[in-house]
This record gives sequence, C-alpha cells and structure tokens, in this order.
Amino acid sequence: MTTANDPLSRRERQILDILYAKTSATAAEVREAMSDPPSYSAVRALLRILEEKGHAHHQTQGTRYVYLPSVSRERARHSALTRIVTTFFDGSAAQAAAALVDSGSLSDDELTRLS
Amino acid sequence: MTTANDPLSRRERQILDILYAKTSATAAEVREAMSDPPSYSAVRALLRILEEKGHAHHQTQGTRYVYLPSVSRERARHSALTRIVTTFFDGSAAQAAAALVDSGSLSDDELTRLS
DNA sequence: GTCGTAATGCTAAATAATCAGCAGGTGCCG
DNA sequence: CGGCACCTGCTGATTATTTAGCATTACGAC
Repeated sequence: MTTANDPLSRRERQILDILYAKTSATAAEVREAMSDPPSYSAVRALLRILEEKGHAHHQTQGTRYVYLPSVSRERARHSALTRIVTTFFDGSAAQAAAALVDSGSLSDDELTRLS
Repeated sequence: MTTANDPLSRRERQILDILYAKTSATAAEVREAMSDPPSYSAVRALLRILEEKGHAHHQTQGTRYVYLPSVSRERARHSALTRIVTTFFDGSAAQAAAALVDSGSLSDDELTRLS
C-alpha cells in the first residue's frame, strides 16, 4: 500500500477527480475545469496538499508543474465502483450494470459484446 | 429541483451514504456503521445538518428519530453513476459496465438477462 | 411513584479546510 | 537590456467543519 486512503476534503476530491478526468493537468487547467473556482493560489495549495497526502504527484515541464494522480486510473475506477455498488446497490454489481444499461447511451453492439 | 445539491462535507457524505446503504437508520445505527465514529452527539449534529440542507429527513418512531434520505435512491444512484462515468470512464457507460462485468461477482444468468 | 436508561435540543469550543496575497524566479519579446 | 507575463513558494487569516458536553424529556421496570 503505497497509497494513502485518507479521507479527502471536498475540494481535494473535486480536484483529484479533475485530474482523473483529464489524466493530467496544470494548476491553471484544473482551475478552468472547476465550476466554482477559487483563486489560483488556492488551487495550487490544494494540489500541494494532495501531493503531501500521496494522492498526486507532479512532473516539471519546462517551468511549470503538470500534476498527475498517483493511483492508477484503473484502481481508482475499481474502488469508486465498489463504493457505489455497496452503498447504492446492496453489493450487487449486476444491479449496477443494469442501471448503467437503463441509462441509455449504450449501443447494442457494446451490449452484445459484453455478453 | 426540490433537492439541494449543496456540496457535502466529508462527514455529511459519509453519513448520507450510510443512510442510502441502510435505507433508513437511527443516529445510533449510523454511528455503529461508521469505521471511525465520533461521539454520539456529533453524529446527531451531522444528521440535523443534513436535514437542514434538505438531504435527509426523519420520522419519529416512538421516542426516537429514524432518518431517511430525501432523494430517492434511484436518483442518487443515477447521479453517482454519472459522476463516475464522466470522471473515470470518459463518459462511456459501456466502459463502466465492462468494468463491472470484469470485477466478477456477476452470474451468467444476470448477464444474459441484461442483454 | 421513583429511579435508571435512552432519547433529543442546544451551545460553545477545538480542529480542519479554504482562501488570498505577496515575494521571488524564469523565460520571452520588443 | 528592460519590462511583461507566467510560474512557484510560502505564510497568515478567514471560514467551515467537527466535536463534546450539559440540560431536558419520555418510557419502562421495579
């Protein structure tokens, strides 16, 4: 377990989600992706905290920092799904899958391919 | 939109998730379900806040309060899934469904039934 | 009736999260 | 070279969250 599973604060989670959604991002890009952005300084402060907690890290790209999540997207996916399945679907992955299907936006091809 | 979609604090979310998982619960039951429970008073305070914010409500059952989520489980499911799909699966519900399938714990019967 | 248990309402204090601002440093364009 | 634009580092203060404690009321057992 290199990965801390601290409880994330609201903003921390919001920003980490953005990192996952965009794969990687600079502080400015993160800020732009926020619907209710605080100051640029604040975003950077949060990114630094995420780094300290071990949820993200950065690479220098020229002068600026590009941040990335520390935990692979796949693992994050998995734990996120697990959480949802247990809290909303009584632990039944089948129910969850069914809900996804019902939500539309699934082509028949993909459906059959799943089976 | 009768429902507020305020940002939930960490503990607020944790408790609301428990309510969804258990469908309904008393303050004591919520506390028991927590891995890192604060005092009983604290749990009650949080439940009251959730009520004020419109995310939960209570029914009196004899002397005690039984709390329930205000938003239907289905709608909560939907928005939770949507969030995951957009942040971890590039908006592709199919990918998410595939991940669920790969996670095992799906019987073949249920799979075929989905198709 | 009275005592003990278990519940709620409320309040105030400690802790954590969030934010903005300022002080550099670096590269680029005129 | 000089100035502009953009980046980081850091620090302190504001604001939200989280917590525990105490007073009060209701119910049941003895």
